[in-house]
Amino acid sequence: MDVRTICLGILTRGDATGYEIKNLFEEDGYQHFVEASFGSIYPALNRLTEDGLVSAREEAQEKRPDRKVYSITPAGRSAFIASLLKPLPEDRHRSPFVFAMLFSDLLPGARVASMFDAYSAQIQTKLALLQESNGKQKTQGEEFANGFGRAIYEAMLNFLKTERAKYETAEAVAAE
Amino acid sequence: MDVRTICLGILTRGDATGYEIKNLFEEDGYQHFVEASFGSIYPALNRLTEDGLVSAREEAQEKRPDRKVYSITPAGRSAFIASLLKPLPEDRHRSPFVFAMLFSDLLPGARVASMFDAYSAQIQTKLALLQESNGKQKTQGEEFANGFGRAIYEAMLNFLKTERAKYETAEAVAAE
DNA sequence: GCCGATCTATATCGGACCAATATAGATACG
DNA sequence: CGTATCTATATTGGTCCGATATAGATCGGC
Repeated sequence: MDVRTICLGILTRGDATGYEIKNLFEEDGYQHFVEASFGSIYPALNRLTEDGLVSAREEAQEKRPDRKVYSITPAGRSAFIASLLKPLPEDRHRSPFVFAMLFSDLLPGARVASMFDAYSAQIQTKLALLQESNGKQKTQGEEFANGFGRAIYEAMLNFLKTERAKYETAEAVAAE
Repeated sequence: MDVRTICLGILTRGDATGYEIKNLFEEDGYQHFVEASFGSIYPALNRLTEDGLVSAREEAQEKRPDRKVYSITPAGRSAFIASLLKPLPEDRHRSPFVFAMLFSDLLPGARVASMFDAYSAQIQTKLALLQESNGKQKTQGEEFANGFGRAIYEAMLNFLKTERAKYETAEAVAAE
């Protein structure tokens, strides 16, 4: 899913600025499976405007930077739906942590333990975010995404918990 | 995890060509959490060679294209371990499918159903691959990665199964 | 009351990475 | 006998991210 398509999708739910689009990923997290950076959102919105798939109106604000509020056009809506009818790219789940674990035999036990605990805490945090926002979903799709995310994070945590005993504790190592 | 680090890691397990490194991702799947393309592997190996972190020897082959076999140097091994001691980047799980599901209300029911089933089949295939290779792992790290992957895919499939009934079946739609 | 941090808001640039393509002989399959 | 797949390296166009620049406003703490 390229950033242009992602922007179109968000704009089907209402007008927004580039800044607001980015924040949707961080606040709502858009359920953790979609992301884009400023460095790709702003150029994407420019190209969408050129192509007539969105329209922009500038709002000069007092005491705040000017805003460019984008709206999706009928052509944009069609293009968006058309892109969802094409075969979808596969998921890509990149995990530097799993990569590092593949080489745990080369690392000090203390490092493995701390890496493990940090990762578990991170997943726990992400799960908590989804649980917190659970129930606030507006569409069936958002409910699905929230539930899917929770199912995955819970499974990850469960597995991590059962594996944890195989590695020395960070405290035990510190005590040596 | 940048591609250079990934290449270094693979080379700690033995010498390999760029071609072989790429195939590790596809055959072993490197447990589905690590990937890189030719377009980034070859330049990465060149830069690693320049930096003295790997060495290359060319093997002219009869009846086959020449091979450049790379070996990690002591400096490369140190650099690799050092990079695993630094804080790890977070996982990134991008799912065009979940993104599409967020907009299921804009799509024909038949499309949602077929998309859903195609995705389930895809995850099922990936799970089967991990189950097939389960037991063939050489290191503790590989066993961890395999188990982690299976736990995640199983949770995904379970969730998909419980949600499936909410969407019309592809067959029912086709029959209309 | 003031200082630093965070927020609103857009934008660009370098670098990293991917997908597609080019090349080319070998082997395998039907 | 032709086509597809395999071994093997490499480049290119384009996409995307992370860092950085800019700049006034607001907010919290001391």
